[in-house]
Amino acid sequence: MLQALMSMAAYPFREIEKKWQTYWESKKTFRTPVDVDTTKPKYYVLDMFPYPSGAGLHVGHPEGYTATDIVARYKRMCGFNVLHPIGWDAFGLPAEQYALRTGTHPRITTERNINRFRQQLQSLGFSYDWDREVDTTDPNYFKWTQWIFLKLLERGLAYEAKVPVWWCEELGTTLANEEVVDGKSDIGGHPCERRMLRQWVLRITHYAERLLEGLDHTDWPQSTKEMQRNWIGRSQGAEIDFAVKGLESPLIRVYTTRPDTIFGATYMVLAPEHPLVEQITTKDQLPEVHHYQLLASRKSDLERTELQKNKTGVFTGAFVMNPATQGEIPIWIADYVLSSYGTGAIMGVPGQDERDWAFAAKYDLPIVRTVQPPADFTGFAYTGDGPAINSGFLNGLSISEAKEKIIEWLEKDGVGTRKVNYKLRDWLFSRQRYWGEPIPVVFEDEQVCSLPENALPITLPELEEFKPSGTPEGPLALAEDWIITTNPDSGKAARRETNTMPQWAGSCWYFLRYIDPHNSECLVDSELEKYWMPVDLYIGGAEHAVLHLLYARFWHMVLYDAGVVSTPEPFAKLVHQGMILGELEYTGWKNHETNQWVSSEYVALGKHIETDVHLEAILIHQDQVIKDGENFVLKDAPHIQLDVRAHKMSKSRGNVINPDDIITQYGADAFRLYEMFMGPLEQVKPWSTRGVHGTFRFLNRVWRLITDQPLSDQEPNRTQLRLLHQCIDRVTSDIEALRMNTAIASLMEFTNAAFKWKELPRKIVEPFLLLLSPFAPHLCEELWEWIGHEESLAYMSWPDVQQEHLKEDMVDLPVQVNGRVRATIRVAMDADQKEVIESALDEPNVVRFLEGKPPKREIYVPGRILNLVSG
RNA sequence: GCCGGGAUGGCGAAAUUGGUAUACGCAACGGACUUAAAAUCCGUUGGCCGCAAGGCCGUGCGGGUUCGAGUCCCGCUCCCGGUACCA
Repeated sequence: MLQALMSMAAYPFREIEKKWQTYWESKKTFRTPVDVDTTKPKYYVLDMFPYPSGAGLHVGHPEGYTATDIVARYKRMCGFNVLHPIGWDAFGLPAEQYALRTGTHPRITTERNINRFRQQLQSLGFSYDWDREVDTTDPNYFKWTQWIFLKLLERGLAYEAKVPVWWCEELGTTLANEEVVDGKSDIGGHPCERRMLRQWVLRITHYAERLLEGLDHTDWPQSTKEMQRNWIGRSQGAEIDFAVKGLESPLIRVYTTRPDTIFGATYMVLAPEHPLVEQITTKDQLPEVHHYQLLASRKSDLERTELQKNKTGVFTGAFVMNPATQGEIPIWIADYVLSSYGTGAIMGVPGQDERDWAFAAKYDLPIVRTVQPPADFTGFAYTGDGPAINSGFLNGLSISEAKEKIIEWLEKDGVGTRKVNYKLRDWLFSRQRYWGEPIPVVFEDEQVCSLPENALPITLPELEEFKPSGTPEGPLALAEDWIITTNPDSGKAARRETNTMPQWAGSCWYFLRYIDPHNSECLVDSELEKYWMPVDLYIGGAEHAVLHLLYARFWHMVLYDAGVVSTPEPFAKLVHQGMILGELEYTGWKNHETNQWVSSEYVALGKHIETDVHLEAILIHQDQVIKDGENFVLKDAPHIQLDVRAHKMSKSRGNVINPDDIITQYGADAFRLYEMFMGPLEQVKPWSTRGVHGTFRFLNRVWRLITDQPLSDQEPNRTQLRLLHQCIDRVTSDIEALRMNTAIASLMEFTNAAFKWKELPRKIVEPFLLLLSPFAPHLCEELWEWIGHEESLAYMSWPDVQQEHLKEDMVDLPVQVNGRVRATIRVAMDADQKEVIESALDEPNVVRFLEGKPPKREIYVPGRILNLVSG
C-alpha cells in the first residue's frame, strides 16, 4: 500500500529506464558504423576502461563515465561522428590470486566479472557502442599486444637484462618491492633476497626527451604534466673523471648538476654496489667495506630512503685527485648514493649540498663554501645563488656563469663533459605470473628468437593449478607441454618464454583497437586511425597520472615511429575526475572506562595525547552537533570538540555506497544527475544520499511539469524565450567546459521558472528536453515520446542560442556611493549615463550618502553598475 | 623539504574572470494538504542592531593596488594530493 502510494508520487523511473535501455540496445542507437561519413567532424571521447574486479562498480566509476557520456550525447546532437567505446582491462593479479585460493580458472572469474560490469554500466544508460567492446584477455586482442612487443623487439627497444628482483625461497616466487618489508615477505614473513634474474626490459629511456617535450603540446592538467616531468626527472650538469691516487686507471666518473662547486669537493662517495669498490679499497679497510656492502644489500629501497636522516658510510682507504684544486680527497662508500642514478658516484660538496653537509659533519670531513651566502644566512649548506668564492678562476661568478665556465674548462682539459641525466629508468616488463600476455619469443639454444607475426597470438596453456612453480620462472614453467615447442623460423626445438607481460601492457594501446576492433589483418586500419586519432577527451582517475599515461604515450610514440599511427601524442585533452568520499562524518571520542567525552583537540590516532588511553570513536548525528566559532562541538556539551571529515570509502569503515542500491531507489537518471551536480568534476567531494534525493525531486518536477497538462501550441512570449535561450547558452558553454554542476543548476532554474507559467508552449519544452537529455537520457526520451515524437532524440539537433532572445530590455541596476550599494534602479539595458545618473539622484538613499553634494566622479558600466564617488 | 591544488552560510557549492557575494541543491524552521506519516506545494534562512526604513560587519589571516577586490599584488596560516638521499 505504502509502496503503491510512493510509486504514484514518484515518476515511474524503473519502467522508463528499462524501456529505453532495451530500446537503445535493440536499435543499436549508439553504434558508430565502421564506414562513417568521414567528411563530418569527429569526436573521440574515451573513458579509462575498468579492471573488472569482483567487487563490481563503485561510485567513482560512474562519475567520469557520466561526464564522458554527457559529452558524447551532446556532440552527437551537434552533428559530430562520435566514438564512445568501453572495454575491459582484464589481466591482473586479483583473478590469479582468486584462482590460487579456489582453483577457479581466471578466465571464468574474469568473464563473470565482465558480465557484471557490463550489466551495471548498461543500467546507467551510458551510450557506448557495445559492438566495439574490447577485452585485453581476448586472444584476438592480445595478439596485437604481442605484435607490438615484436615491434619493440625489432626496433631494439626490448632487451633482456639481469636485474635485481626480490626472490622468496619459501613462497617460491618473486615479489614486488612493495611486497617485501624489512627483507621479509609481507605475507608470511619469510626471508627474501635480491637475486639477479634475467628479465625483459623496455627502453623507455630512449624516449625520455620526447616524452618530456610532448607534454607541451597536450591539454592536460598542470599537475599531471608536472608529475610526469618529475618522474622523467631531467637534469643538466656534467660528468667529471677523478684519478685514483696511485693507480693509472681506472678513473672514477661522477655526475653532478653543480660542477661550479668542484673547488668545494672535499671527498667522494661511491654507491656500495659500485663496481670499482673492490678494486680501490685498501686491505685494511676491506673487512669494514664488505660488512657495509652486505648490510646495504639487505635493505629494501624503502628502508634506504626511510633512513635518510641518519647517513652512514665507510672509508675505503683510497683517495682521488680533485682536478680543480689538485688536492687529494678521500673515497667513501655510503648508501645515500644510489647505484642506479648518474654514475653511482658523487663528489661530496658539503658547503652547497645539505646531504653532503650532514655526511661531512658526521664523519668530520672538511667543509669549504664555494658560494657566498647572504649576510643574514644562518643555515648550514647554502644552495642558493651568489658569487663564487674559494674557487680560483670562478670567483665572483654567479652559479650559472660558473657552470658554463667550469664545463668549458673540464672539456678543454678532457676531464669532464656536459651531461644531461634522467631519473627515468627502463621499464621492467617481465612478470612471473600466469594471468598475463605471454611474451612472444622462444629460446633456441639459449638464443632469443622472436616469433613470426603469423604465429600470433601465443595463447596461455590450460593449467590445473596456478601455484608458483618454485623456480623464478613463474607458473608457466609448469606447463611442460606448452614450453616445449619448435621455432617456426628454423624448425628446430625451442622453449617458450615463461614470463608474462605486466598489467600495463594491454592498456597501453586499447584506444587504438576501439577504432577498428574486429580487424584481423592489422592492429588498426590506417585510414580509420587517421580519421579518429587523437582521442579528443580522455577522462579517468589521477592515480594513473604517471604510469599508465606515461607507458601509453611511450608505446604510442614507438607506433608513430613505426608508421602505425599518425599522431605522436594519443590524448589531446585529459581530465581527472575527483574522488568521491563517503558521507561527511561527525566523530566524538569517548573514554570507554569513564564513559566521558574527550574533546578532539586531545585526541591523536584514537588515543588521548596525555594519558595515552585508547578512545572509542563514536559517530554523531548532525542534529547533535553545533558550530562554535571555528569548531564543531556537541550541542549538549559545547566544550567537547568533534572531528568533522569525509573519509575515503572503504569496506572496513563501512561507508561504501553501492551504485546498484542508489539506482534501485532513485533511478539511473537521478544518480547520474547527482554525481554531476555534486561539484566540479575534478574536485574531491563527499557523497550525500540526501543530495541524490534532491536531484530525484528535480526529475519528478520535470516529469510533472510536462505530463500534468497538455502543451500549448501558442507562440512563446519574450520572457519564456529569454529564459530558454539563457538556459541554452549556459548549458552549452558549461558542457563544453565540463562544468556539469552549473549546467544542471541552470536547468533547475529554468524548471523553477517554468513551473510558474500558466501555459507551457511546445516550442519551449522541446528544446528544454534536448538540453536535459544528455544528463537524464531515459526521462527525456520518455517525455520526448510523450509529447508526440516517434524517434529517439539521440540525434536531434542541439538547440541554437539566438542572441536576440538573450537580451533583457530593463535591468535592476545597482547604484553605489563610494563603492557601496545604496539603491537599485530599474533602467533600460542600454540607457545612457546621463539619464541613469539622473534617476539615481532621485533615490533618497543615494542623495543621503552623497550628503547632498554632486558626485565628484561617476563610473557607469551599462547593465552592471553605477558608482558615484562623493567629494 | 620540494611540486601541484585548495580555503566562500550548518553542508555540497555559485559568482558573467575586477562590477549587487552566497545562484542551484541539501539540511533546518514555519505554514497548507492529511486521522497520521511519507510524498507534494508555499514561505523563511550569513551575523549583529532595528517596529520599520535602513545601517554596520562578513569570502582562512595581515597588508597593498583600485571608484570598486572572493577575484589582482606582497607576506603568512592551515588543509588535501603527489613526491622525496636523483647529487
